[in-house]
Amino acid sequence: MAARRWIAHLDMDAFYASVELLRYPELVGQPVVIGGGRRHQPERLADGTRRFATLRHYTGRGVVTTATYAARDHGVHSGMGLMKAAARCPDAVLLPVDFDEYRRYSRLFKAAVAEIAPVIEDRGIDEIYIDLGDVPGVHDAVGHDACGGVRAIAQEIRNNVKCATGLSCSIGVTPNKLLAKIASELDKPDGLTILTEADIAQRLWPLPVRRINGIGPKAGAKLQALGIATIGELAACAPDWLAAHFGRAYGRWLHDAAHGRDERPVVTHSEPVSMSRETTFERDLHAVRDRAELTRIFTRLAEQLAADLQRKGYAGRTIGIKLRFDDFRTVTRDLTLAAPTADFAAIRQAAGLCLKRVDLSRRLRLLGVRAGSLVRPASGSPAAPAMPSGAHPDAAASAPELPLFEPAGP
DNA sequence: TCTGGGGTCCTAGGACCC
DNA sequence: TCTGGGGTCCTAGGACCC
Repeated sequence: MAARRWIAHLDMDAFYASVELLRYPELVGQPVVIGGGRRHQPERLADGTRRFATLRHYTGRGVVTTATYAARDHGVHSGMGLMKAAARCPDAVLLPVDFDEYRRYSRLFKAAVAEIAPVIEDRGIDEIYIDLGDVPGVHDAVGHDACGGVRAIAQEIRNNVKCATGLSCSIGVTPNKLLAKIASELDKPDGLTILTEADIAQRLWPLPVRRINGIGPKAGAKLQALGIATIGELAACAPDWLAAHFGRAYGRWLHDAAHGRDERPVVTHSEPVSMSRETTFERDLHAVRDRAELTRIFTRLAEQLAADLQRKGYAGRTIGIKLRFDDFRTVTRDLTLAAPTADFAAIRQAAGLCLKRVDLSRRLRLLGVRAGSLVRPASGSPAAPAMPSGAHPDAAASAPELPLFEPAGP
């Protein structure tokens, strides 16, 4: 029989907020919210202390990216509108997002993990899966603790992360990714949870179904309506019944997930499939009245996307746009080109053609430009004439004149 | 007090080809 | 004149995740 897999999920605790607290230690213990776009940078006063913006007077469309645990105690959480967060916790400190800094700490903590366990799957800036299978000593027992070997290694990883970054993390170690993801949340923050198949009934089944990664708001609500609240109740459902309500593939997956079954490997390398740039306006814009501004924004998004692609060495064969209307309805249009491109003018032209296919009678709140079906162009021969366009603020002038932002609908 | 920005994957219909 | 499958590509939308 094959040795049990040991997969860890490591999740940094309130990552962005914790990085900010390293910078501003006087805020430790206070409710702090990271988010919003416009400048609310702390001010340094003459006496050397800093003055921070609070949520109280915030106006705008930003959302909470991360909140400290003190802010969470007031009912503030990620994804919540900042206006709503302000109503719940007006005295919370508001800090702007500093992705460069978070990415720096992200590299630091991942390097610290890799020193101990190098088989890592990146799941974004603040979390990873780790395959502990080949780490020396992982299958050892320590005294009466059959899991003593894994426990010691997980503890060593936590220590190394703390040492390298000053930040705490939570780790779940289990036989697969699905369980590890759930386990890492069981004792957050600064927790370590080890589960085996033997723990599934006791530790997994009492939890709400939404704790399973892959059951989101829609599936969660549907299960609730069917009278299924916990993972245990889901596990008790007949697979055929689940398939009848959720489709064959998803029904099957729900059943397996509820029983803690998951064979997915830890994937250490993957290529991007798409890249995009999008922006939500400070106020809704209309295709006719705000045509000049919309065109400027549209052009800038295409420029940024072209620059991203060129910097990272990719080209996209499918160019698409995304629009969100004032009623929050979202539409997308895309266009597949004869050859992949990273060229600004080509991207903007294709995006302009996509735009012509949308009824623009409603006001817009968001605009985005996307490149999909990415390839790495053969070295030395770019897929499109390589104009150094990312740096050209007025490169639009060289693009063919397009009748952008005219209402095209009925 | 309406809801960011960056992604992945899946489904489903139509076109088109064999 | 009617009837096929199967496979792939393209497009649009949606669920979900960090």
